[in-house]
Amino acid sequence: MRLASWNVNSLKARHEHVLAYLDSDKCDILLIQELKLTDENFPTQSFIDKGWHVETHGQKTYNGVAIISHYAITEVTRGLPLLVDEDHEDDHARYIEARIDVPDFGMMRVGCIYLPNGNPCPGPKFDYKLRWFNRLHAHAASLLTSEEKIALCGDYNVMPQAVDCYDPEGWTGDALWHEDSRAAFFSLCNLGYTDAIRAIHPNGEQYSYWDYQKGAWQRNNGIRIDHMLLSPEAASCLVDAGIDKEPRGWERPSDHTPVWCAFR
DNA sequence: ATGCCCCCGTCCCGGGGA
Repeated sequence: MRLASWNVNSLKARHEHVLAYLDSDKCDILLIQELKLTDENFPTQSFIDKGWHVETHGQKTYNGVAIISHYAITEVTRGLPLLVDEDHEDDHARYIEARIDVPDFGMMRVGCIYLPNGNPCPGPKFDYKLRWFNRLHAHAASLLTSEEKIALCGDYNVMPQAVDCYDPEGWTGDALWHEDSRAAFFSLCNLGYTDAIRAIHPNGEQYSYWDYQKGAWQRNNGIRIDHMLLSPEAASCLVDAGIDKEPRGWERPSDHTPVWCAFR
């Protein structure tokens, strides 16, 4: 069973790319982020026509996340639970979660994450990022008590380690490399979640994003900010993981490329 | 110090991204 995650940077702009990726038979479940369209405008039928199930949590212009699966998607929830001291809903569409029962594998609960960027830092947007991280932390901790196979995947907008960035010093002061962002990511891992890419590739670069500017792709000036965090029950089934760089080289690509992991 | 590049909206600029 293969699971992939991809920030597509507008599904309208990348619809054909996503269909092509699914056609290439590289995954059974694909989690996509930054759709930038509403549920009404999501091209659901184009995926159903090819035999996929789809659940979306969209928003006009910004954000938006979705789950695309070969197998039926059930127990769908949209948005993260609020913390006890919060009294109003997060109006950003940044999280969708569901249960998927995979034949000959069992059930997996998947969370599709588009974590806030947080720049400029410091500032209200960075505060929002850390608050969002807190919500995710509380929910991730709660999920672990189920002892299910869980995968929390998506664009975390954090480079965890220096090896995850072509020029860490150049990112000084940026919300993606801020010590509070990195601490929040490691705090999630310390709950008992495994960073799938890093588990399979303990050393070396595994970039998932290259800026459109300054020839970043051609120079391989990338960063690793798309992550797949696995509960112990999921991690024990993990057999492989990687970055699929091919779609970043397509015409009019997303600035992110798919990350994937395989289970058995 | 800022923009480079890309996407969106009702749109020829500004906001947001990373």
